[in-house]
Amino acid sequence: MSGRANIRDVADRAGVSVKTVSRVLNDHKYVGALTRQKVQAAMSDLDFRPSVAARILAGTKSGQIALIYDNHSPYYMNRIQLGCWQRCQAEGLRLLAQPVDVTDLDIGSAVRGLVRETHVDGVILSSPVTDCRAVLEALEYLDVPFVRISPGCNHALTSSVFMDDAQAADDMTTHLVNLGHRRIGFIQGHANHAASHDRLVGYRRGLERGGIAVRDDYLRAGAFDFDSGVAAAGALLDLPSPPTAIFASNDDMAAGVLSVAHGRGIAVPHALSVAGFDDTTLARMVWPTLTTIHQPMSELAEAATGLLLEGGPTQHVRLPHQLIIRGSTSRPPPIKDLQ
Amino acid sequence: MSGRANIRDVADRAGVSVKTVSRVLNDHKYVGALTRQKVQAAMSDLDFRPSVAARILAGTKSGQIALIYDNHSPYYMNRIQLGCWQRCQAEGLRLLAQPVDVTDLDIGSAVRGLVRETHVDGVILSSPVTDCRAVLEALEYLDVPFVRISPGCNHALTSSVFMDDAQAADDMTTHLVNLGHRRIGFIQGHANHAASHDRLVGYRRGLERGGIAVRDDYLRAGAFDFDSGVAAAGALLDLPSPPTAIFASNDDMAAGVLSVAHGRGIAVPHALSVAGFDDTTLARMVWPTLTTIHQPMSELAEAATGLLLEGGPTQHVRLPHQLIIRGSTSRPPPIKDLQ
DNA sequence: CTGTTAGCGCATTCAA
DNA sequence: TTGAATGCGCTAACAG
Repeated sequence: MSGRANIRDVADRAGVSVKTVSRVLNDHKYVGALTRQKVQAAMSDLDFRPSVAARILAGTKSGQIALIYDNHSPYYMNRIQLGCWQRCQAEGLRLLAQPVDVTDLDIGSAVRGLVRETHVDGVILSSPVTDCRAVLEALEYLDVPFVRISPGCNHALTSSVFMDDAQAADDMTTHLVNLGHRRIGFIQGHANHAASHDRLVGYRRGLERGGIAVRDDYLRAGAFDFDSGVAAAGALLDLPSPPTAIFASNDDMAAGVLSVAHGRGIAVPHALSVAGFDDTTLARMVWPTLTTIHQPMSELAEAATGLLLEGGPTQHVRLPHQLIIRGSTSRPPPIKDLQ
Repeated sequence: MSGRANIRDVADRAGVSVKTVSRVLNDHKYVGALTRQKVQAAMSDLDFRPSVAARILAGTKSGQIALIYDNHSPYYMNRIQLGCWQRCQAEGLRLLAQPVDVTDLDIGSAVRGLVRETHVDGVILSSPVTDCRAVLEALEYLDVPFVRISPGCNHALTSSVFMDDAQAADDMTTHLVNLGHRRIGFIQGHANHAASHDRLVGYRRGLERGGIAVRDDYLRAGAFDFDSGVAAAGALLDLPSPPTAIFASNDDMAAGVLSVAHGRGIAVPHALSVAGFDDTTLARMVWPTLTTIHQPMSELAEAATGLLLEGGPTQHVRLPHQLIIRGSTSRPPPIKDLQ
């Protein structure tokens, strides 16, 4: 029969007014200790659950925040969602994870609809939605606070959390150079993602520091997915003078590279070094020796949620990356490959 | 300035009553064609977005459904969420994807809270939440319609969608037997999941039909994750008489097996056949020749959502599986391994 | 086919 | 420290 006790029922049972129950619910001060106890007892007796809908309608905050994303990597989104959820859980908030299509011309309208319909208190954007002009405009127009995870550029008005993609790619490239490689191929990420650009920048920088010229034929476009890694690896290895190392802009594509190498009977890491980026669990699965970059995805998401909730001044928080070297440290440099 | 037009504003602008606007909003019949057009024009002029909160409070349906899950496979949940979202999108519903912890003793309370607070119209449960008694009791107590994806047992009161796990495992085992294998190891899934049991049943059945006795030392416990696949593979391959084929209950564990095989210099599939289950993209990534079972995950999710929405009589829908054989068909049977 | 009225469950003015 | 009244934006009876 029960299953629908409302605030008035609680008030009656506790012998107080509705307003007092509301105060207890919202953790207000100025509530007598005894009164609070009575109310809490009544709430648990009745298994009272405050209706979010009613709270939204009557109040100013909904206790809901949205995570808007359009990322096709299951690993990545899994970690991002996890980080946001953990923080929301801790704060008693509801997270609305909402996928969108950044190529949709109506995405601005979609986001306006989402925010207005659900009354979310804030929004978290993950790459590449972070750099979708229509979305940013919609959120600013609606005056909703939002935080961006790994955005493409700084934004004076809103906070963001990110890692230093360029530096990480630089580190990896330098690592490969230090192993003795002189012919290092690079597979770019999806053009939609700002990180793709930054990682390329880091690759170039690493080569330059190593005194190695950037060769255009060693640069291949990819899309952060396995198949594009396969295609790019095929093209690179078909070159008259193929690279001795391939640095893919994420682990999915690195997996594609490894797959091609295996198919052609090329021993990794002895005949070909393969490096990835992101340290998804995929890295370990595909090849125990895959060297990769640890991107702290759930930590980024958690930090972003935290920034959104504290609602302080605009902050840009950088979290550290880490080079994960598995096995290939002991690899002898490919002397024979020196040009 | 705008960004907050309500139903009354629309009514005023269209020169009709709020009720009429409400009718248009809810796609009611008995609205004059002209009137409807005027209202729609007013709505789009004002960029009107009906507040879900208000609709929930006033009406009987919320237009929201919840997907409750506790599955640690990013691939799997990605597909399940995708399927549910697609169907919801098509129907104009909001999906609340909510992770839970099935080992939490208070999970019943958590689910009651979720349903009561959000007023969801229905719930989709994915394995292993499908078999969590506390959750089922909570939903029945609240009288919320729900549909289960891959439940452990039939339930007279609620609909479900599933595949025939036992038959699929049987097919795979038979396939291995037909390849000539007589020593086939099996790695079970997580004990929480009903599918783990069914797949083991299928394995036994396949062996029996092939006239092969089940050996306890060829059965290893796993947890559907990469690491447990590694551990189980290690144990199996350390046996005095190791299996010539290993059938892992899902692709993540199969990836672990492949990783171990590679680490030990065991050629797959020539010296060891490895079979997986689920056909996550991981299968192709790890090893192009991994034979696996295609579980139609997003289709299951979509079908489940559909069943929930049509709200008809209890139905139990089985979707077909498919044996995905990659490369190992041409593998010569391991004659030398016959006992 | 259309309009009027009365709440849904809660937070939020104001008073006491 | 507490309580009474008002309304958030919408739908659901009931009229017309």
